[in-house]
Amino acid sequence: MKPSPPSRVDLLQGTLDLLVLRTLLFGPAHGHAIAKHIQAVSEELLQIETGSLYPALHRLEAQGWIDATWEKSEKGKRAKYYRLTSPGRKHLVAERMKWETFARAMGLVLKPTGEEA
Amino acid sequence: MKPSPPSRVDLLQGTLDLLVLRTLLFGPAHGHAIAKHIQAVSEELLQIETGSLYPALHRLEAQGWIDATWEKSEKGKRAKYYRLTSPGRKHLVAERMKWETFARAMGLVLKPTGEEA
DNA sequence: CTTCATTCTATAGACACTCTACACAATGAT
DNA sequence: ATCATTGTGTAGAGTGTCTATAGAATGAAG
Repeated sequence: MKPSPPSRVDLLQGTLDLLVLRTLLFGPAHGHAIAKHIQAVSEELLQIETGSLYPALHRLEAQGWIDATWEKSEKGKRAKYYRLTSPGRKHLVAERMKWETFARAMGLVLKPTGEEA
Repeated sequence: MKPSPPSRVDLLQGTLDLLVLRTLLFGPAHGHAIAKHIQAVSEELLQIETGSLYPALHRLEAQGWIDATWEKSEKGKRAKYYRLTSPGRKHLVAERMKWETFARAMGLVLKPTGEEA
């Protein structure tokens, strides 16, 4: 029998910003919702810890990729809604491209060639 | 005209071990050769700095995934040849699977769905 | 009305890894 | 001798995720 696939995998450093920005492309959202969306869409493979999430959001805001306003969530709690800025969209495109390139490079190295010892 | 593709991309933290182990699947090699092989196979996209390479090799050796012997390189210089150990092979399989899983998860989140704002 | 679970934001500190920059040794060529 | 090349190595900075902890605000239960 095959080993069961991992139910969770750690984030690689530098990928969280991309995930958050990509999620905000669907529209404004608060931190909690962003984390849950990423977890759901990734089939529970990615789980964003709050200790990573909020620093990341503050980072992105400080750099101007996103901005925030306090509002009320659907559940009636106060929540900070984040939305992509125009520079943020450009940054997302660039980050996405960097990811694709890196993933392709990894694929090139990992690819079996039949020459292995 | 399209923007030219990046000629180099930084390593994501945690991926170097996998690249090194994968390279050693071709057979024993010294540090310098490992770095050059990765760079070549990745079409120059990945460039391994010596300040990353040697700590990584020492790490892998300390954990028993690889072992080393001093020999002479083809160019006649002294060089430390590394080779995969048996546990190292198992570790490579596991690390590779973790990478595939992570890359798949990233793909799921990044994938365009047509619902974006 | 007071307890409790839930939702949501936040920070501190530990930890791990890659990077830049620098240093050094040994060989072969000129 | 001098020099470029090959090859190994370390120090320190920087970055970003993790665990652990805290607390505010709301609605529900008793």
